[in-house]
Amino acid sequence: MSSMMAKATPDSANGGKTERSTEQVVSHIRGLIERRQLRPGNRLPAERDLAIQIGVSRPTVRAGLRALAAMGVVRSKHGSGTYIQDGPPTLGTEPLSFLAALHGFTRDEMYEARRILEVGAAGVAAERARPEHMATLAEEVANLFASMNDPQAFLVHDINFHRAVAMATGNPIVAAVVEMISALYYERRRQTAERATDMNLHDAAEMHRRIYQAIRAGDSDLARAAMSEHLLQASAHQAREPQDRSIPATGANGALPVTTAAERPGRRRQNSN
Amino acid sequence: MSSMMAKATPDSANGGKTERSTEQVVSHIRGLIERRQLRPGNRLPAERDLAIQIGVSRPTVRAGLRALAAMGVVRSKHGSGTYIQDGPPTLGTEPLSFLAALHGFTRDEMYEARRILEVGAAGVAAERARPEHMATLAEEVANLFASMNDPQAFLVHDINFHRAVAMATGNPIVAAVVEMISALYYERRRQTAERATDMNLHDAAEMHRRIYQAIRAGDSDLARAAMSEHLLQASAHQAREPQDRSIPATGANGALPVTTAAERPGRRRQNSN
DNA sequence: TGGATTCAACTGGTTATACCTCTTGGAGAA
DNA sequence: TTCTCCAAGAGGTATAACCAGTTGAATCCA
Repeated sequence: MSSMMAKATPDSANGGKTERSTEQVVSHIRGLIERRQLRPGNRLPAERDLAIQIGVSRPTVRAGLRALAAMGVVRSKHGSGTYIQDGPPTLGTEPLSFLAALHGFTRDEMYEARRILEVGAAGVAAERARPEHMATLAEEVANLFASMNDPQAFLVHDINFHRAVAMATGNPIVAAVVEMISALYYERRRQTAERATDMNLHDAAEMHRRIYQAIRAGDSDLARAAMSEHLLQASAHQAREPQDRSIPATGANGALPVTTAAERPGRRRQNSN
Repeated sequence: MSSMMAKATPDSANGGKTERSTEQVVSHIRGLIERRQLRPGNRLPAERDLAIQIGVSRPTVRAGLRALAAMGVVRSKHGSGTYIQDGPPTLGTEPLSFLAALHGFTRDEMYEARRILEVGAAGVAAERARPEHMATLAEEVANLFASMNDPQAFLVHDINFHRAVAMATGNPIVAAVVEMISALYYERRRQTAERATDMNLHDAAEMHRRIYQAIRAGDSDLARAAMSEHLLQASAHQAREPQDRSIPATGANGALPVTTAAERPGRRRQNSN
C-alpha cells in the first residue's frame, strides 16, 4: 500500500497517491457537505450527473452512495433522488449491531455501557434541561405507568424516556451515542420483554419517575444516582429472566417504529466455507 | 437504513417494503455471521460465488459488501479477497465525522461528550483495571512527559492514554464508543495541536498522571473527579487558543494511530496542511 | 373552469459483460 | 534448494441496457 507508483492514472490533480474511484465519490460528497453546498434534506445530483461531474462511471458513483447510505449520511428514494439525511443527528445502528453479532457482546456489557454513558447524561440533563425536555420526560413517565400491562409498549416508552434524557443534555453527540446503544438494547429486549413481571415494570416505572424528579429538581447528583440505580436494577432483573441467547436476525432500526414482527426470508444456499 | 425483512409481503402501512436485492446480500452475510459460519478474520466467498449463492448479480453483491465495508464489518483487499474485520471491536469513525460536518458539532460539545463518557469509564476502570492495563497506562503517562516538546506526538499519546482507560473497563462497547469519539477529537486536534503551549502540555501530562494514579489506587471517585477535571481543563485551554474552526477537509478516514500493529491502511491524502 | 386522470421524463435499482489491476502461490529455471 | 516468473483468481471499474418507482405537467372529462 505504501509503495510509490508511477503509473499514469486519470486522477492527477490530487496530490500523492491515487485515490480509489469509489473514495473519490465519498470525498466529493464530503466536500460538498463541508462547503455547505449540501445541507440536510437537500437532494443530491442524479447519479448519472454525479458520474459526469466526478469523472467516474455510474456503478462507481452508486458504490460511493451506498457507502454513504450505510453510514447514514444520505438516503436514497427510488424514483425520486438521493437526499442528505435530515432530522436530528443520528448514527446508524447497524454497525453496533454487527459488532455485537461478531464479538458476542453480553447483556451485562450492554447495561454497563449504558450506565457509564447515561449516568453522566442524566447529570448534565439535570443541570441543563429546558421546559420542553421536562414535558417530554413527564409524558414518558406517565406513558410508562399507563402501559404496565403491555410490555412491548412499556419498552418503547422506556426507550423514549432515555432518549429524552439524552436530548435534555442538549448535546447532539451524546444523544446520537445514546440512541445507538439504545437501539441495540431495544433490538434485544423486545424479544424477551414479555417475560418481565408486572412488579419489574412497576419498579422500573417508579425508577424512571425518580430520575425525572431529580432532573426536574436540577439535582445532578441525585439524577446520576437514580439513573445508576435504575440501570443496575434493570440489569439484575433481566439476569433472573430465562436467557435465550440468540442474536436478533434482523437489522437494527433506529426509528423505533411500532411493533414489527421480524421474519427470515428463505435463503438460497449457505456458504461452503 | 431500516431494514425489516419481508419477502413477498406486499407491504403494509409500516416502512417494511419488499427487501431490496442489496439488502439480501447484507442479510445473507449477517446470517452467516450470526450462525458463526463467518468469524473475524475469515475470508468471504468470492464476489462471483456470493452472487450465485444469493441469486443476485455481482454488482449487487458488491453494493452490499460496500455497505458492510462502510460499517466496518468487512474489509476488501484487492486481489486477495474480502475478509471479516478482525482485531478489537471498533466502530467506524467516518459516520461521526460526517455527522459533525453536517451538523456542525462544536468543540465544547465534543469535550462534553467525552467527559460524560470517559468520566464513567475512568470510574469503572479504577474498579476493574488489570495489571496489563496499568502497565499501558503508566507507559503512556511516561510517553506524555517525554513528548512535551512535540505536540503531535503528545497528541498521539494523549489519545492512547484515553484509549487505554477505555480498554481498562474491560467493556468492548465502551471501548468502541470512546474510540469513535476520540477519533473525532484527534481529527480536529491534530490541526491545531502546534498551538498548545508548553505549560498546557505539562498540565495535561500531570492530569493524566493523576488519573492513572487514581485508577491504580482503585479509587473510583477520585478517578472520576480527575478525569472530569482534566477534560474541563483541556476544553478551557483550547478555548483560549485561536480558533480557525473549519471542518477538516481530508480527515474522515479513521487513521488514528494504533500501536497494536495488526492493520494499518496506508491511506494518506494529506493536503498542504 | 376545475378537478381528476394519464403518461412521459425523470429518478434510483438491477443485470450482464468485459476488461483492468493486484495478490498469491506454484511451476520451472538457476 | 532458492529464486524468478507468470497464470489463475480475487477485487475494481467501465459500459450499456433495462426495470421500477416518482413526479409533475399535459390532458381529458365533468
